[in-house]
Amino acid sequence: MHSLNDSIDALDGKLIRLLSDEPRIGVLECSRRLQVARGTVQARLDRLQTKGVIGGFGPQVDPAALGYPVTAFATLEISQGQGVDVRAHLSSVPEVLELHTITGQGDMLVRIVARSNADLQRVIDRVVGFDGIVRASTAIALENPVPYRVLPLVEQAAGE
Amino acid sequence: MHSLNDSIDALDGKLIRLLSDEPRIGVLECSRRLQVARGTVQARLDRLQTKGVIGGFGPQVDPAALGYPVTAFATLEISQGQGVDVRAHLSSVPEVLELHTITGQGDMLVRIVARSNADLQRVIDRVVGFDGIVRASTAIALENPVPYRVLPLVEQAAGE
DNA sequence: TCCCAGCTGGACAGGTTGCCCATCGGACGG
DNA sequence: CCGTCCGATGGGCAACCTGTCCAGCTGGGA
Repeated sequence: MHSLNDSIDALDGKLIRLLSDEPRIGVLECSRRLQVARGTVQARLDRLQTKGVIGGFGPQVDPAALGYPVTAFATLEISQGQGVDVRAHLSSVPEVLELHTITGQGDMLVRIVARSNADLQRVIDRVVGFDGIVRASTAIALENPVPYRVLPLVEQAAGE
Repeated sequence: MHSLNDSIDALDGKLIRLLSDEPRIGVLECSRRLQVARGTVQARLDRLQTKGVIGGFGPQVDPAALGYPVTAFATLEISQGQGVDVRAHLSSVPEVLELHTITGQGDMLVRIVARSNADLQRVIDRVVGFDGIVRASTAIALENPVPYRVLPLVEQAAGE
């Protein structure tokens, strides 16, 4: 029935949704809500974590509440062969929350946060003040109509 | 000592780091590791959640493990006054994981995932096939040298 | 100096976890 | 058609953790 190539099924989907809605509930409570045996929930959770679908249950920290309410995205143009050094540099900056390499000649996309618009200047200076970064263009995030979410995707994957 | 304007202190920082590293441990185990009383850990956790620093402990789902290994970022140019409709449209697409409005005339930044490069075409068509979206430019994420992280920021905020 | 918030250590009942087992059912291959 | 295999079930067990009290201590601010 199940192989390692299988995607998730409807029960997995409901389980993920349930845990997303109310993370504090335990395995037993899940089994009650989903009308299945406790062992089943435990087995599903183990399998989801083994397969990597669920990475963990770490605390979701809000940078804004930490004092960093400003988010910005910077596109960096990197000179040839400097990729490794630039990555090391960027990963050493706490305000760099995420870094992707993207299509385009030596381009990178960086997500950064700052304490204020004024502070953003300091962060940008620190980010781009490094040999190997040829050019940078920054866009400040004004609003976040769709915060990061995965549930709709989970339900689509579970519904097949 | 503490007011609502206070940022987090060193103990809060250690607590967040500990829970990030080993999310399965409970309050009691935290108190043992941090060498403080259980009540203290409970009080700190309550405060962090009340202040919004910790949003929750939901499962961290990996889209790649769900069958969506391709990530892309699209910049959309929106015609005047169409913002609301475009947001509604984008939030109805499961593959849209995140949406920000950014500086620049009517621009939006969208994070999308797809099952394959070929499938990405389908997703993009669905995303941009909507009145009000004037132009779209897409960048495929090739690598992710720095996955989303907050811990360095937490430690900086806690270290003050 | 007094006051107060925060931390401590302890206690309690109740619920939950991790783990074991025997059984049942459907899916599959022979 | 039958045997095998795997997942789900329901039950039970000891150990543990949670939520919630409490009294006492300490350090900093008024």
